[in-house]
Amino acid sequence: MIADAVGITKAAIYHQFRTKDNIVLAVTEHELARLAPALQEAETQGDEQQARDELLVRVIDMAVRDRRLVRTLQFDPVVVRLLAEHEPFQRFMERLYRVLMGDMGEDGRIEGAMLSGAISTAVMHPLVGDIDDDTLRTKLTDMCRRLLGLHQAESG
Amino acid sequence: MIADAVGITKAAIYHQFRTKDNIVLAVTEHELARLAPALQEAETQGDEQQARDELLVRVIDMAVRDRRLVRTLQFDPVVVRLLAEHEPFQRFMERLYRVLMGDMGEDGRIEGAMLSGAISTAVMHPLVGDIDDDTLRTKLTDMCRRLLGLHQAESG
Amino acid sequence: MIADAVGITKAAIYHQFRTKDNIVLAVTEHELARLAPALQEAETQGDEQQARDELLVRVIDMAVRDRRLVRTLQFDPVVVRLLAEHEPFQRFMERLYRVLMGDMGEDGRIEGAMLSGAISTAVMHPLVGDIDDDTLRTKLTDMCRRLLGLHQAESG
Amino acid sequence: MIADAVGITKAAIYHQFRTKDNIVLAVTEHELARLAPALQEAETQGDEQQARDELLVRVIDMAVRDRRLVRTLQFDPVVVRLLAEHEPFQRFMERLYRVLMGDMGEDGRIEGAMLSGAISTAVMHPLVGDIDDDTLRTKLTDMCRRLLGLHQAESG
DNA sequence: GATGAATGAGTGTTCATTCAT
DNA sequence: TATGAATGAACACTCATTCAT
Repeated sequence: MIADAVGITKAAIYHQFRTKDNIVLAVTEHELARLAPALQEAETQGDEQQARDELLVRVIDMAVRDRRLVRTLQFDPVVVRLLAEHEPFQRFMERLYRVLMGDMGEDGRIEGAMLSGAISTAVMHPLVGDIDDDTLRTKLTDMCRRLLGLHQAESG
Repeated sequence: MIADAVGITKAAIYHQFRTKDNIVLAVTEHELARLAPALQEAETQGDEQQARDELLVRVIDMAVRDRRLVRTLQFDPVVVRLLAEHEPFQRFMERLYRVLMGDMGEDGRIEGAMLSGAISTAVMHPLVGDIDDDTLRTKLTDMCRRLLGLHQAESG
Repeated sequence: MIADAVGITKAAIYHQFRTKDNIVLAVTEHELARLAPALQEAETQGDEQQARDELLVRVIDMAVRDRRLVRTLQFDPVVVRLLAEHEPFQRFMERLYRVLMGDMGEDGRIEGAMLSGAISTAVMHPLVGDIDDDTLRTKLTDMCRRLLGLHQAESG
Repeated sequence: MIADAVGITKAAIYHQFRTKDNIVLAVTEHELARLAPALQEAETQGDEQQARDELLVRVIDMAVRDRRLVRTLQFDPVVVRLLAEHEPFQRFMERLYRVLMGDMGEDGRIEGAMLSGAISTAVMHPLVGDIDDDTLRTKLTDMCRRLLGLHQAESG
């Protein structure tokens, strides 16, 4: 499917990536890299509230922009299993959750799962397909702030 | 896999259900039927707050109890696509969302998607696998109430 | 290739055998079963010389009759590796060698390898392809007897 | 695999050898060339017994030293088929067999095949992998002499 | 003389589905 | 009602080979 979609042969893909897993990991890493600076800043900053909110905005922005990618990353069972076993990815997600959730102890895992589930399901839901990006982004940000107790922050 | 799990031949299943899609739809309908009474009551009742909360509790209860089913229904891409194209299922979900969200207009779809995504992702998340049902149920209910603005309700 | 040769679909083969390995093992077991009675008799018998010789004759007979099978079993690298890791097969071959070699200690392994190599290479060699079965059988038996020091035996 | 082992690109190899077959033939010819002088000497010499034995020793020596090469040449089905169709190789092998077997007529082909099969199978057999070169060489030489009726010869 | 990118044809395997019995 | 056998289409992956640079 990937080969057909890209319009080249399967073998050509296997010339670039040794495994299908490698393709998935490469794409994932490439995407997460875009989130890394904001995460690092949020981790090192004192004024937590605002850094968390900025990170949240960026996460939502990415999810809305690349709806299809999010769908695959969060919903393709093969991909999900692969990422679940890929340590670097897991470490990154834990860092992300810890900042977003404000270090809530072990229950943070539940909240983290809910948050990412809420966002990714929303952007890929068929009923949401025709909603424009701005509306979706605004709505999502509002809801997530509510979920995280980030009421006071103002978005740009 | 289905045939093996049930202890019957594949061909026997195809005798009952003409398609794999039919199996999925049958199971889904059977599950949703358990939610139907609570939904109907909530729709016809005046005291909305409490009815919404009761429905929410019931939804979460079902999701926690049948984690595996939820995973399949929400995460198998084939199943997801199938249900997205099955009108009766979509109508039911819209009714459900409308009640839970309190008739929020077209944005209700976003919130509905977020809510169901949050719940289903949480119950199936690998990091959440070892949390016991009661803790999970409580936590989920709290979070969802926050999301829905149902702060004052008390669960039975 | 197998499917094409048999004239059915690949999937039909996979309905009968869960793995390609299973096909190989099934064929191998079926062939070796034909050797089992002679081997058992030779193991339990007192007059070793004659029993060994009878077993040898039978082995050669099988190799000559099923030249193509022998080629695959001894020369297809995948098959060779598979059988090398299949304990029952290894046990059977060790029993076979022990009887044929007359329990020669650890050097028996070398002689065993040489014997089976000599037989299987001879029957499948391109230069030997057009030699008729009887001539080949006689010649092979003579040579193997020489190799094993079974000079006195007379073949039927 | 070849390219990796040599530390060069596949394309570079295809620049030197137009086909994989050409590589195989080149390697084979290069190896057999090492046997050519001894063969020629044996062919032209009067004292056949000793020349035959010396040739045998040389063949065994080569087989033991380059076990891996022998394995490939005799056991890779593609290579086997290729060599079987390559006239120069066949002519060389026939010359070799004729000397070793002492010009036994057309049956010499059978013995030749047996001999080469015995040697090559022995050196590459998994059970023989851990036997040291000297022991293996001695044992093999003994057995082959027996097979060829070269009892009286002494090796250098 | 060497390289990276690409390809066609295959291989082992799974899956949803059909059909004769 | 149920079964065993079969199938087409896909998928992850390999291999010998080609070609523009």
